[in-house]
This record gives sequence, C-alpha cells and structure tokens, in this order.
Amino acid sequence: MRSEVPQVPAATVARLPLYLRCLEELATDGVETISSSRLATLAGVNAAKLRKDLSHLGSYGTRGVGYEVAHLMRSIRFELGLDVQSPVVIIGLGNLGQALVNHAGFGKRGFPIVAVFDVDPEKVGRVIGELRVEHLDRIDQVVAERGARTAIVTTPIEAAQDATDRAIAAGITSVLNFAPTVVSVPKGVALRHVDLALELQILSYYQPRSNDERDKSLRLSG
Amino acid sequence: MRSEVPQVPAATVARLPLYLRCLEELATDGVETISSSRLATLAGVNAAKLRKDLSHLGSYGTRGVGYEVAHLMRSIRFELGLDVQSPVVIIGLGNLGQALVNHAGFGKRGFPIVAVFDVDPEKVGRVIGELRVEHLDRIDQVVAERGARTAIVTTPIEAAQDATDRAIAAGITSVLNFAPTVVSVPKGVALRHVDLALELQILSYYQPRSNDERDKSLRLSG
DNA sequence: GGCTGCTTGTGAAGAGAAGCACAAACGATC
DNA sequence: GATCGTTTGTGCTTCTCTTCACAAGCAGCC
Repeated sequence: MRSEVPQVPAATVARLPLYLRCLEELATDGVETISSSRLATLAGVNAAKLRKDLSHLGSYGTRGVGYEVAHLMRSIRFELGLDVQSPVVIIGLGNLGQALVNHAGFGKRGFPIVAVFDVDPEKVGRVIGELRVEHLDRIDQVVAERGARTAIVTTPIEAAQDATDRAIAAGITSVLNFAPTVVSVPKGVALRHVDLALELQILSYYQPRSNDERDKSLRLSG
Repeated sequence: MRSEVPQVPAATVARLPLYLRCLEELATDGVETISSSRLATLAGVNAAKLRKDLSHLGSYGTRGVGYEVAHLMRSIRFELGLDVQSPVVIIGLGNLGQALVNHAGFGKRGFPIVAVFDVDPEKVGRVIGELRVEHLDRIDQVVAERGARTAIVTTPIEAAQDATDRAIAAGITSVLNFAPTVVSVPKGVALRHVDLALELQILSYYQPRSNDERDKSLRLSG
C-alpha cells in the first residue's frame, strides 16, 4: 500500500503536477532537454528543490546537460499514477458543479467526467453535454458501471458529509471537496479540500494594510 | 508592512479561517464558550496545534473553561483583516468566472463582488445580477471607483499573466489565480493559486493502487 | 586523451511546523 | 479559603521541508 510507506514526501507530490504542466508546455514547443534551473524558473521554485524533488523519482538527468523532457514527463506521470485514465463523478449540480461539468480541461488531463449526481428532481434527468444527471440514490450502480474512483463534491454544506459517505460506500477512493465544511473520510480514502472563501481570507491577511487602518481598527476593537 | 515581520507563521494563517468558520457555526448554534479540544475536533486538527495557533493572536482563553466564542471570532477577524469589507473583482467570464459571480457566499463573508471584466465583445455589456460586465480596458477606472483591492483571475491560460499585470497596475494588491499556469507578481502583492486539475493529480498519487496495476505499468514503461 | 565548462545529485545545515507533556491558572464546590 | 477537576499556554523534542554548497560526472573540443 502506498500511504503506509511514503517514499515521496508530500510536499514533493504536491509540486510534481506543476512540473508536469511546465514540461507539457515545453514539449509542445518542441523542447527536448531542460536544465533544472530553467525548469525551476518556469515552475516558480528553487532549482535545488526541484532537483531534490526529481531525485525521488529515480529519474536520471544527465550532468552537464539536463533532463530529457519526454522521459521526465513519463516518470512523473507514472509516479502520480496518471498513466491510467481516472474517471470522475461530480456530486452536486450548483453553480460550481455545473461549471466543472462544462470545463473541458479535466478530460484532456486524464480525468473524464463520467457521471453527475444531484438530489433535486428539477435537475435529475436533465442532460448536460453527453451526460444525464442521475439521482444520488443511483450512485452505487453508476459508479460500479462506469468504474469511477474519484468524486468531486460540490454540494451545499449540509449535504457534503452525506454525499461523501455515500460516494465512498459506492466504491470511490478519493474525494475532492469544494463544500466549505470539514468532511471526514475513513482511512484508505484520499481527501483534498478546495475552499474559495478560505483562500480569500488567507489573502486578506497578506494584503498590505496601512498602519493607519490597523491603528484605527485597534482603537475600535480594543 | 506586514509581510516583512511575519509574526504569525504561514501555516497558522492558513488555518485561522478554518477556525473562524467553525466558530461562526458555533455562534449560530448559541454556543458561548468552547474548549480547544472540541474546536480542534470540529476543525479536524490537533488540539495542541490549535492552542499554539491561537496563542499567536494574543487572545486569551480561560484555563479550566476554554475560549469565549464571540471574542475569539473578533480576534481572528481582526488578525486576518476581515474587520473591513474587501471588494473583489473577477476577471474572465468563462464557466468558472460565471459560477463565482453567481456564488452568493462571497458577499456574506466580506468579499462583495463589485465588478466583472472580460474582453469578449459578446460578453461585455451583459448584465449579471446587479453587475454589468465591463471591458478589461476599463479596469483602471472601475477598480479606482469601486475601491477594489482583490482580483480573482479566471481567464484562459494565455491571458492570465496579462490580466494580472493590468489588475495590479490598476491598484489591485492581492490576486487569487484560477488559471492553470504560473503567474508572477511584483513584491508587495499577495498571490494565491487554485488549480483544479492539479488537485486531482495530487489525489491520484494517494489513490490506492494495487501492485498488479503498478507492475503492469512498470513493465510497459520500462 | 586530457582539459574545460556546465549541470546534476546529495550531504549537511538551517528553518519551520507538529505534537507531547506538564506546570500554571481558573471556576466550582463545599 | 482550601481542594478538585478541568483547560490553557508553552518549553522541548521530533519530524519535515528548504536551501546551500560542492563533489561527481558528462559532453564537447582541442
């Protein structure tokens, strides 16, 4: 099992897709070889860090020359498990869910959307592109039929945990949660969380504030 | 200036909004006091970590009792700079941009959307809710008029850097980028990046894979 | 073959974050 | 006012991640 012996540090795993994207761009431009420093600049990271990250792949660059773009792409894809298509289902057809369904990028990157679920009778049965919106009650069957292993949860807050539980019961093993709430998953299921309001709030901290503003606020709140 | 003397560690800043959301929920439920362990459970973090995070606020809990919910909320809001409304503009009215505009949550959380920009003549002039879609060429004027300081960039890849540059030139000081590309900003501007495909790829690594699958792939790629 | 100029891979040091464990401090109760 | 049970705040340890700096290694050229 992968999660028990994490050969590749989490911080590295989080950066590999970034490198991959830069490499894909380079490949389209016909670049065949790239040095760590150039790739690091493209990815916006430190060159030494990049080299250490890549060293975890066991993928060898050539000293004095750099890395072979095509080979490096293969290594990263393999390490991330992107050599196999990974069908995705979306649960919750609100604004965001709808946007994600229409988003063309997922399929291209190996994550075809194979089903969409909701519980609203207004939405169930509707057809979006080539997909028919299914009722969440059918998730067991649909997930099994279409071999999905990843779920994107875009339900309202109240429904997120339940949706996640049902998805996992249906055989889903990794979850990307967009609902602004903490959801928990059993061991063995991978979970990530994207929270837009939260990102804005973090940004808010780093927003340069004049001392005037701070002093004013201080006076008001103290 | 804030960014030069980071009194609060970055890891803590990233968690404060999470605590805040839990506290808001508790407040609506009428809870007045909360212990670190209970709040930690709600937020899904370690209790000691939570206490250490809160200690950076200088906000005192009461030993033997816990934290006063209302006061803690005020402290976190103040620390994050959420005591002031922060008008936001959205650049790029694709699927995602449209979804974000329609998303009601931002305004409620202190980030009212005050303008939407695009360059497509088809879209400019269209009215969404109470907003008229503006041409990006007008960003200087509109940002100044409406006092926006944060921009959400949801343009296609090719346009992201340009859109960001123009936003910053117009006076924007923090940027949330959804375009799947690396954008750079001058010092003094805060930047965060949300990349959906990237999240899926990270998940892919942690997806439990049978050894069969791996061996098969190995044979194919070796 | 040997020299030169780059670039990789990595040991070691430094910085940062996480978690343990416990003394200090508080409210409640008698 | 003293005792008890609870919870905070934090020193210390451990772990992870980052960055530096340099030896090792390769291609190319004379």
